[in-house]
Formats: sequence, structure tokens, C-alpha cells
Amino acid sequence: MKSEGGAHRAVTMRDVAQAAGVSVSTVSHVVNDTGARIGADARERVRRAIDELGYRPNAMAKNLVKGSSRFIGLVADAIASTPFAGQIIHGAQDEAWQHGYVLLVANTEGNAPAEASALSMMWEHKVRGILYSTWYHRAVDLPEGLVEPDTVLVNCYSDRRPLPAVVPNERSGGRDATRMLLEQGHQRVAFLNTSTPSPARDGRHEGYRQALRAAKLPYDPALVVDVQPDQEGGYSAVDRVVASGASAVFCHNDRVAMGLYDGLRERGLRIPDDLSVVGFDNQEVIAAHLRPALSTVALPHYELGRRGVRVLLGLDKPKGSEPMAVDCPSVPRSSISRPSER
Amino acid sequence: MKSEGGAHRAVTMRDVAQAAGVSVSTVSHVVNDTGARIGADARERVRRAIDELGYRPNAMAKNLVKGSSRFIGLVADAIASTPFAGQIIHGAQDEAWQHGYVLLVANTEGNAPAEASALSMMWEHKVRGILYSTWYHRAVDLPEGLVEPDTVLVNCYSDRRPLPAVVPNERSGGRDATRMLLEQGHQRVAFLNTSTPSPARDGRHEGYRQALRAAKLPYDPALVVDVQPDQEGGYSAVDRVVASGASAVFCHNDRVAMGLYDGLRERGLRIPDDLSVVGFDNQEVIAAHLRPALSTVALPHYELGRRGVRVLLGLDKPKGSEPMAVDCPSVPRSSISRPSER
DNA sequence: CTGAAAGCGCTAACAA
DNA sequence: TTGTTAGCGCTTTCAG
Repeated sequence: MKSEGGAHRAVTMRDVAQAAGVSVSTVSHVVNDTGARIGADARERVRRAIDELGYRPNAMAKNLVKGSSRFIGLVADAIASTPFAGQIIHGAQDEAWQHGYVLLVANTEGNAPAEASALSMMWEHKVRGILYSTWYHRAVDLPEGLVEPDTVLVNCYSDRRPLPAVVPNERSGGRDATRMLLEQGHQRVAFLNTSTPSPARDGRHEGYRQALRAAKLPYDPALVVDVQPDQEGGYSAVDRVVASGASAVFCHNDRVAMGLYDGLRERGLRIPDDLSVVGFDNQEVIAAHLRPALSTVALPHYELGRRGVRVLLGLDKPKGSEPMAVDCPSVPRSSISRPSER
Repeated sequence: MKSEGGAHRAVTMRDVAQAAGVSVSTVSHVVNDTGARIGADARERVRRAIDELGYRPNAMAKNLVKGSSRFIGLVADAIASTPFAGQIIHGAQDEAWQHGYVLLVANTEGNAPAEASALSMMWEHKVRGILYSTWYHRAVDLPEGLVEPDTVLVNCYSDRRPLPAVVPNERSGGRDATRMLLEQGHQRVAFLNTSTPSPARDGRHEGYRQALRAAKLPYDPALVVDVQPDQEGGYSAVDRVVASGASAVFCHNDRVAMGLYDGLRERGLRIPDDLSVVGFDNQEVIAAHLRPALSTVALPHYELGRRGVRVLLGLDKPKGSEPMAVDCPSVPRSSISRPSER
């Protein structure tokens, strides 16, 4: 008995109430399993009517009356530009879901008007709050007037506005990457840093120095060289690396490492026997499948998304006004060995 | 004059009406720019009141009364598991946005209960329709009873239910990949197909044969070998490829090609001089940055997402009951040359 | 041109 | 234990 003619009017609570011979409030109570004591018989009739009619609650009506929705907005400057940006969504989605929230996603491709309209449309939907995220760690400036209290920055931060933020801990990442090398006994560790100014550049560099200091090793500027942060950059730095006399290299990212692999191979140098290498980012497609598999340090995108909703929901609090820094886990694989005797 | 005490009650249309000295319906008219002729003065007063008070329409109330929302649901089995899955979201998002819709995203990680609850929660939010997408092209079976009319499958299809679907055209992709090789004059083209049964396996294989046939070349079973669809698979197939006497290889995907690169290099064989190679997928991180850069055929994820919402919105129609097949564009790079004289 | 009023589907007192 | 009722914020006839 599910026909009823063509008009596709949705089944409402009233219909259910009618069919079950009770009032809407009774239906509401059994649907929401509120404390109210409803007679077993009535409850049963309602249940039956519900799936007889295929009733489905109207979330919008519910939200309207409760004054709040179960939405969390996620606006990103580039969902797709980078393979792992998706992990931010993923992490945010999982955590949100766990607390009964759904993610409303908007991709603005860095376009200001699109961004403004995305933000405002999210607020119009009475989202619980907004996660504003970027695909690489950087400073951002949000459009004035579109920032309500519940905004948290993910993978970015604002110098001008005291917005809660969660970012990767570049420093400890750089430190751990370097440490992986040092622990194997390397004394001269080169650092192929990016030439592009960024929190990643500074943080990883600082981490590198920290690790050296902790190991009581001198910081030799000749060992750190700036390159374009991609395969090309790594490839073109081979000569300098070899010339530096380093026995190990910390690359600003996995792509640089990939380029370095190619260059080294062309010179007949073997990894890790002749040179140990560690990357950064843990870009799966690259790191896990290079030969030998690349040891690296992972950018915690999933965790970034997760923590983002946690601070949004007030479950976690960044201490002070500093961004919350999420650790970058080391991912040891096969590109590191003890320095060769010489 | 924006204070008003701590109580954070949102500004409603009534507040605006009051402040402007008009009725709510008047406000509604100016806000929505409906046809109604409203006096310039009144209109002006309303405008002013609106930004004086910082009024923002409540989308939920609006949707409630209109009976429909501007949401499109996207439920995916794995937003993140693969680097390019994100492109589906991206394409869907762009197209949806263009038509005034927002994307509601849920990731189910293939978990059935999660999936069911995602679907039902989307319908509860009165989404305009749902895009159900998978990260790799395959057949799916949706939970009974959770499929309303407006569901379209993206990157997957159902054998049991006649749901509109949009999938990549594996066949034409395989054909084009092979053709890139044939056009350079290769006569013996090996095919490293995946050993895993899938539409990709069958479709690309068929495309390979079609291309051969079109070029009046014989199909030699000795030239097609099944491998594990990743680096390992490509690496381990080198001997067989070399033994087959092929001058070119079509790899089931870019990762296989990447493994092949490694193996070939170890044997001192050069690409493309000794062997031309073409991949499939156009996985940026790999294809564009291998040395030499890998010629391949792109999986049209972005387009898949885009078309998905287009058919959902009735802008495009799959013809017949077959899934709509989206072409895979060729991406020529540097891994192909004419066969060496011999 | 503008306003009054009737809901949209649901929740939450408050009665009964 | 169950029903009545008053809205949530907005749109939309229909009168004035």
C-alpha cells in the first residue's frame, strides 16, 4: 500500500500519526526516542506506520525548530590540486560524522568571490562552524566580515586575526627526519631545502638545525642547498650533494627525493649504500614505491582535518593563541643505512 | 548599533522588517528580488536595515517552506584512498556550485552501516539527489530501500538496478593508448594488463585489440601478460616483455609503467630508445615526473564528477540504459618514439 | 505598492 | 500515557 497517485508529496509526521491513530507529538517521541513514556501498543503502531508509509524525518524542519544544524562547513582553496588534500576532508569527515555532523564542502580554487559566496552560503545554512583549509601550509587572509566566531583554520594560519588554527609541526618533522639519518651514524647530512619561502621551509630548516645541535654536530651552511621543490630540483642538485661530501641527504619533500634518486642513479651511485636519503610528505605513490622505498616523514593531513573539527566542536583547545601543531610521524622505509666505511 | 547584549539570537527577517518599518513580506520581496514592485524608499530602508543589523537569511527556513533544498549528496566509498578520487568531488563540486547547489559529502570507507546511515541522512536533508561514487571503476550494489529516484552512480554501475551511471570509457582509452604506439610505427606492442578482473581490465584489453585490428595487425596472445597492477607488477614483467620482442608496451596503469621503468633501467635498456612505453590513469605525481615523462591516458575523474551532477540535474541524459561513458584523453609526453631500426 | 495570514514539518512545553 | 498548541524563519497567495 505505497501507491497513492503520482503527486510525490513526501510522507510527513502527520501522515504517520494519522495512520497510527495517534498525535504527531507521540510520533515525534517515538521517532526521537525521547524520555517520554509511550505505551508499547502505540509505539508499535507508530513503528509499523512508519515503515508502512516509508516515512523519513525532515531534517530541515527539525533544524529549523532547534535553531541549529548538524552541518560543519569545509571550504578549501584546492581540494584537488594535491593528492593528499583529500585527506583533510577525509579526517574532518570522519570526526564530524562521529559527532553526528555532516560536512558541507566548497572548493574555491583560490577565487575570492567564490570564497566569499561559499562562506556566506555556509553561514546561511546555519553551519555549526567552518573549517577553512589550504592545500599547503601557509598564511592566509580571510575576507573581512565573513568570519564568525566558529571558524578554524586548517593547514594555514592568520597573522592578522586571532583565529584558532591547526597546522603541521614542520619543526619537529624536520628534526625527526634529520634524526633518522643521524641515528644511523651519519655525520655529514645535507639538506635540500626548498627555495620558496614558507612555513615549511623555515620550520624544517629549524628542525634540521635542532637535530644537529642535539647530536652535537656542527651546522655547516655548505651542506644546505636551496632547490626548486620538485623532481627537477632534486635532480639538479646531485652534483652539489656529491661535492659536499655528505653521506646522507634530507630532502625538503618526496618529490625532491625522487629527482635525487634519478640523478644519483645516473651517476652510478646507490641508495642507501652510497647515500642515505630521507624525504618529507609521505606522498604514497612516490615514497612507498621508489626503489628503494623512501624513508620519509608524513604530513598529517588526516589528523589536521580531524583536529580541525575537534577544536571547532570545543573538544580540543589550542593552547594560547599559537596554532595547534600536529606532529609529523616518521615513516622509515629502506633508503637509509649506516654510512659506508671509508 | 550592533550590540544588543550577550544573547546571541540571530537577526531574523522580522527584526529587519521592524527596523525598516515594513512588513516581513516586503523584506522577503526585496531580499529575493522577486518580481514584486516595491517602492524605492521602502526598498532602500530595508537594504539599510539589512546591513545595519547584519541580517543573513536562514536557508533552512527557506528550504523548509520551499520543500526542497539546494543540496546534492555525494557519498563515496573512499574519498582518500587514491590520489585522484578527490577529483570526482572537485568536478561535482564545481558543477553543482554553478547551478546553485552545495555538496554534502560523506565518506563510508566501504562500511555498509556507515553507508546506509549516510544515504538516509542525506535524504533526510532533502537533498536534490545523490551521487554515489567509488574510487575505482567497478560494479556496486546499493543497499535496498535507500535508493530514491535521483541517484546517479559515478565511476561505478549496478547490474541489478537500472540506475543512471557515468563511468570512464575504458575501451576507447585502451584503444587510444595503443594507438599512440601504433602511430609511431610500432608493430609489436606488448600489453601489461592487470590480473585483477574489472571493467578496466576488460575494457582496456578490448581497446587494445580494436586498435590492433584497425591497424591490421595480428593479435598475439604472447604479447599480453597479466601482472599485479602496481610497481611490483611492472618490475617483475620486464623479462617477459623483453623476451616477447616487443618494441613498445602499453601498461595497464602508470604504476605498472613506473615499475617497468625501474626494471628496464636495471637491464640497461633506455626509454624510449629501446622501448616505448605508455601508461594509463595519468597519475600526475608519477606520470609527469618519471624520466622520461610518461605518455599516458587520463582517467577523467573531474569530468566524471561533473557529468554526474549534470545527469542528476537532468542537464545530460545517458542514452539508453547503458552507463554514460566519458572519454579518457590521451596525454602524450616523452616515453614514446619510433621503433629503433633493426 | 504593501501587509495579513496561512502554512512548510517538526519540537517542546503544557494540559489532560 | 497521550494530545494540544504555539511557534522556528521564511514564502506566498490574497486583500487592501
